[in-house]
Amino acid sequence: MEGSSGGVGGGGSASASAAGGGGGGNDVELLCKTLQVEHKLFYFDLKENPRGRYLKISEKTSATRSTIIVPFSGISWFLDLFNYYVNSDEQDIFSKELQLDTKVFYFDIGENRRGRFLKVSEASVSRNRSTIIVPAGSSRDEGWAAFRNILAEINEASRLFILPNQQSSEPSERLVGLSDDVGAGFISGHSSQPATTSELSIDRPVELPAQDEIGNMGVSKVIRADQKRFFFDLGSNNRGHFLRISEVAGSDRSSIILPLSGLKQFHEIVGHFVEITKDRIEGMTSANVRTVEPPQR
DNA sequence: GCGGCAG
Repeated sequence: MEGSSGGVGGGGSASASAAGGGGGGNDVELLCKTLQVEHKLFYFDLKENPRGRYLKISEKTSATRSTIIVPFSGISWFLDLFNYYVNSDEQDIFSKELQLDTKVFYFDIGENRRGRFLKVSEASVSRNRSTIIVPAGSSRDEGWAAFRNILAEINEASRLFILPNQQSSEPSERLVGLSDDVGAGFISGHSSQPATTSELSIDRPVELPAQDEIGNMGVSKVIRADQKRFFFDLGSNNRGHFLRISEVAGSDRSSIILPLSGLKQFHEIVGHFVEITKDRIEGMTSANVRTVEPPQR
């Protein structure tokens, strides 16, 4: 039972709260999504307060509501783990533990006559354990896949909310954990020093009002792998927004231009190949994710 | 129109 929780309200009415804005605390809603799986309704709220950003995931049933709070830095880990459960075969699926700061999230598979489900529990020192349960879905893992897709959307969109002056105030949200995974440098770029040759006219002013800021924020990333470097730069022109991925080796340079409309699929496909090659990527999940071995018998 | 969790 969850008693009446003061302070932050339920935030149940997703559509009405956007216009009203009268509910709950001061936390700013950056992004809201809902997902229905069977008769359950999942609310995804990316929120921000002075202490940072977080993703609130609520499961609402007719009689039950439970919520987990995922730190901003954990969104990509959740995405990775859901990809794992979606893509793994039933027989070699394991429980996982994800440690983020002082919280531990437990991922466990269960099954009953209603079907298979994934239980995600959040345990922290100060609060009672809270759990959401995601049905696998009637057809092949559709519930988990839909959940994964929402996480992918939020993961992509959340990067666009990172503003240069807010980046320094939230050290926990930087991709420190990922630098160990790739085994190569993962460097945040800055708009003042774009680290790439600014040959392309990406700073061309666009007439769209708010979306214009996205393209000009100078969000840049660099990956070093072997002798190559890969630059990731958001840009925009009169055709729209895009991600430019440039490969630089020696004096050779080539780029691909990926419209943002294809970014999510791109991410999923890359995630697929990360999954099937993860045994060969040393230490990929060693930083935060542990596999819980089943008891021997 | 379910039902799992944890206690």
